[in-house]
Amino acid sequence: MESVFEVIAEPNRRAILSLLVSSEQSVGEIERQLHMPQPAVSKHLRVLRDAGFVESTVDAQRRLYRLRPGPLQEVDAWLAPFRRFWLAHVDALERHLDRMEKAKPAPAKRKTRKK
Amino acid sequence: MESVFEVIAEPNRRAILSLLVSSEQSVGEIERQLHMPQPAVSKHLRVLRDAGFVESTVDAQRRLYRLRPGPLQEVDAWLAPFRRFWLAHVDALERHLDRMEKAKPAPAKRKTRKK
DNA sequence: CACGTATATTCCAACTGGAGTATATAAAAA
DNA sequence: TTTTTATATACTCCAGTTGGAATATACGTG
Repeated sequence: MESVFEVIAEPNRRAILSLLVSSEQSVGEIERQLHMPQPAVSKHLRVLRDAGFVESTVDAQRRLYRLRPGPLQEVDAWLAPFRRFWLAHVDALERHLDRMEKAKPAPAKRKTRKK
Repeated sequence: MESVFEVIAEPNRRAILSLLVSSEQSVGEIERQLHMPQPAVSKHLRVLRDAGFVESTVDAQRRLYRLRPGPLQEVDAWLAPFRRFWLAHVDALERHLDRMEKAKPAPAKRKTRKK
């Protein structure tokens, strides 16, 4: 699987991660909430664990899976440079809109929304 | 290709995006900087454009590609809930280390590193 | 021990995406 | 117009991934 990006490319795995963000869950709980066959859940969890996205502890027959921060932080880190980029874009857009505002003398304040 | 996550799952595409973060580039420039065959570059750019990651303008024989903010913001948005999660983790870690510090009375300040 | 429950693993078929090579298109240059 | 430069597309091949079904493993309970 190799990279964290490939791991989160799979929709079911993203769903599982989103489930785990609130609290740890057993395989069975995930299975029911996502309406997906148990072997599928186990297989995706395997991938997620190998990549360090989750860890598990044993609770008798069941295993509880919970999130681990590392890999997602990696994604976040990769995103950082782009974040700077699109902030610049938002700025530019705002400056633009500001100029629009100044041109027309304040057309009755309103949440920007065309029709 | 469908989802933004699948698009950025490909390493070469991530490389291209990273290149474009500084400024727009022509296909040839990308080709040279990444040492990858031209058809490959074109194909990946096609995928990136279809998914809205980049846009292009024509400059005689060459096409200049530049970044568009949308899709990456989408990734960022998906990441948001997890960000809250791992911030909690960092906090917990810090509180833990703080307690360690209090326990032992200041062992000669030092960059935490064993050995 | 036998049985039920919870989870993991294996095997297989189908599909998909990427690499490589060749070729098409279009614009500039000679 | 012919040639060269820049980019896009088409085609084939191969590897890896996913889903499904069956099966294996492990634990708990009677």
